[in-house]
Amino acid sequence: MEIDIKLSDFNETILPWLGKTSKLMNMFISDVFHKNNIQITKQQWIVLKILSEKSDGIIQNELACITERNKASLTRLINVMEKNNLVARVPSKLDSRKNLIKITHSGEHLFNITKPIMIASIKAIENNISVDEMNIFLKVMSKIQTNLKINQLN
Amino acid sequence: MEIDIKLSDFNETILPWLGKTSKLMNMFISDVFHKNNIQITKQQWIVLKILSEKSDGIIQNELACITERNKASLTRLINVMEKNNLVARVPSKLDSRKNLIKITHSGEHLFNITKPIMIASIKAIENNISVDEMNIFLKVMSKIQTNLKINQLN
DNA sequence: TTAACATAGTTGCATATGCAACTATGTTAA
DNA sequence: TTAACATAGTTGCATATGCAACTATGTTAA
Repeated sequence: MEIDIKLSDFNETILPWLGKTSKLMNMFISDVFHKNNIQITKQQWIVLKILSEKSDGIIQNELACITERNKASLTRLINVMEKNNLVARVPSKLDSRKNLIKITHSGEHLFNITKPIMIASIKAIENNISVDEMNIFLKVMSKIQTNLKINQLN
Repeated sequence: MEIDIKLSDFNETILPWLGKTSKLMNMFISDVFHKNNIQITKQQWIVLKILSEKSDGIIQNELACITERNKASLTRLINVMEKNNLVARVPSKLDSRKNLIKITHSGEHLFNITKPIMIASIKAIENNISVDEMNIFLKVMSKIQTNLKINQLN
């Protein structure tokens, strides 16, 4: 019985590549914002983007769901963003358990400033990658997510 | 002048896909370990794997470099692992600034237990992905890392 | 020699994150 | 009605992480 059949191939496996690349990407975005004197993280930016498209606000729990984030984690992310005056918690009138998260004017302003920076960053990240490669990349990502969710149920 | 040309396509972009998938993967691995009553994170596991292949130990800074991690971050990762008796800091005799990080017997034991679990997890994650898709996926990842590193210098 | 510089690692301060247990409020079935 | 259950959000405790400033030690050039 040989258990260690394939672990030698670990480095050519999705797991370490995905982790490393994702971390490098976060650092890259963080660096870009830092160089432009913008105090915001990639995670906050994504929330800001979602909220900028929903002027009525989004229930906190729903926002957690959309961003695939634990509700405890979202609570704290919103805490930081609220502290920095990017978003506001508005209690729902229909259900007092719920909070509507809304982007502030200050948040919208910051988001508008970041738009061209983010577009340029995405272009830089996706440089030299063909449309075909991109399509397969997204397809593989989708399959991975499916695999992760299927197995999660067991 | 239209600045917001492409931000509407953000969701079909590498950036959010990579972030989300990576997070889901970390949660998946964390869940697998949890269900097997193994107290270790994906990050710790990778360090354990690297150390298990280097019985002479690795200089702390080098380990940070290999895992593409900030040296401050590595310091704390090693703190946790040392607390849990998975690794040990051994001061270098040649250069007293340096620490050699070595896996402990307890760490080796835990690593051996996790091997089959990790192999099964990787198989689950890579299920339904063809060899061709895998090759392109790795190629794209490699290109992204190159893009990130090139732009980092500016 | 020794001052200037380089390298290794740690610490303060900060964000992001998850699990489990909790509070508060709303809903539903007997 | 009201007890049991469901849902929304927060808090305690934990890990992982980065930047900047720091200490300690080693190296190098005048």
